[in-house]
Amino acid sequence: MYQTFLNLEVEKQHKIINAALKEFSTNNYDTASTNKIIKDAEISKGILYHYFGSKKNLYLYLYEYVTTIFIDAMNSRLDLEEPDIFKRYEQIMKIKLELIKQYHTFFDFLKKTYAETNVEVRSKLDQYNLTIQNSSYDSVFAGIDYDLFHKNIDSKKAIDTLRWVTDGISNRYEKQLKSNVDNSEAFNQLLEQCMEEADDYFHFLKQLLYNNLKG
Amino acid sequence: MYQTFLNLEVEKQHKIINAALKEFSTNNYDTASTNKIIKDAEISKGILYHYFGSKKNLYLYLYEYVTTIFIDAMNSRLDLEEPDIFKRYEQIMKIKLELIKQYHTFFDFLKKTYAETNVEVRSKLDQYNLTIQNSSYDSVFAGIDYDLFHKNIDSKKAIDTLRWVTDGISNRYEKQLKSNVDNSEAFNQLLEQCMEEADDYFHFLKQLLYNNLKG
DNA sequence: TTATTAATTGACCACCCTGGTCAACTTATA
DNA sequence: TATAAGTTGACCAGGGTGGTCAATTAATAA
Repeated sequence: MYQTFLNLEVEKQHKIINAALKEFSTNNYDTASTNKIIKDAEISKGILYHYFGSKKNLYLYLYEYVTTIFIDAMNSRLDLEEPDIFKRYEQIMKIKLELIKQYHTFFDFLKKTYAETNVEVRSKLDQYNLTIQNSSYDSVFAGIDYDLFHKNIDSKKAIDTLRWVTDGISNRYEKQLKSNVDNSEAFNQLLEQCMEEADDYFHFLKQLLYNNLKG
Repeated sequence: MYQTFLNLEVEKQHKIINAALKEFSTNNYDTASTNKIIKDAEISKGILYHYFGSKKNLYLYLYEYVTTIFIDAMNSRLDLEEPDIFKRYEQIMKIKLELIKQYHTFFDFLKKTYAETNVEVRSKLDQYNLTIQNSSYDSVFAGIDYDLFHKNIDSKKAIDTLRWVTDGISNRYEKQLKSNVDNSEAFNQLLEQCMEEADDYFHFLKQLLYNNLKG
């Protein structure tokens, strides 16, 4: 299945995948247009259906593809020996942002799939999610030592706060990063700037949550 | 202009406004369907165009309406004498969540307008934003005493953190709240629960940022 | 070279939905 | 009763839909 597509050179595969991710990120399943996808990917209508058979298959292929890429990136690049949750979040953040470099609308697409309501694809998404549930999100935080927080700190609140701050900083840079996906130098510079800012905020929070010191 | 519409009893106005907000919240301007709006609002096609003249006018009317409601709610209900940023955020949060009770997709619609790219409406939105710029967001934080933070605290980072935490808690409850808009009792109970949780988190942060104490 | 297979194109299909109109009808007002 | 205002929904031309398929091109094998 999809063998003809997989025989393509990877650059062409990426071009098609990115075009489809983009269309499905800005529209829900029903209103997303295969015509726009083929136009953006610069391929013919016929060949898209030769590769994927139907719009539904394309959509589900994309979901499995993106999910796999995400899990693999985390599995291969996270250092689970690192017990410091700040350093772990730094790693997660960097991996995520670098995925945007390759797949501009990676997380927009994922976000859209969560909210997708079309019954046909919804059931398939749910079905697929069951098969990956165990191996994904939780394991990203395996091996974290929550006792590093100061004894008087409510660690649940601390973790939530850290997550929200991380998301806040990511969102602050995401728009800029996306508009520079085609300029590798500018992108990397922005990414570095983002990581530095995260480092500043993490230092700020660390002082409060680990050491019981300020400033 | 829109006089016929404004002569309607407010319940009917709200029904039409909510139907339109919903459609424009889940679709961009071009793909949003006036047919779905009239179906949801239970009015005829002709009368919608009699009220608003065109889809574009309806959209822009909605934007001005929502913006005005938001600014008015803040102006009338915020206590600008309150210098504590935590208490101010508590007020803001409550006002926002109660707006959802009346207008389910209030902030989803606003969020969509930020990202709207249709050139015709985009320029009109930008044009209108210029006229309200001064009177809106900044004034929500007028009179806050930033010296309440402990002297070693970077107040910019503290403010950002507080905003992200507030948003995080709101988002945690938003989905539930929306699914209970028709059950006033359940909605109010959820809202209270949300405010209590916010209070917990604010207490947690306050200990860290104001007193230099933990727990 | 030729024969066979695989990859690729894009015009074409029947169908559905679009924003907007307007003659006809109902309701309110004078 | 006469006039005006409010409201309906069938209808329009235009455009976009997912998907097909005969025809063409490119790659492979003999």
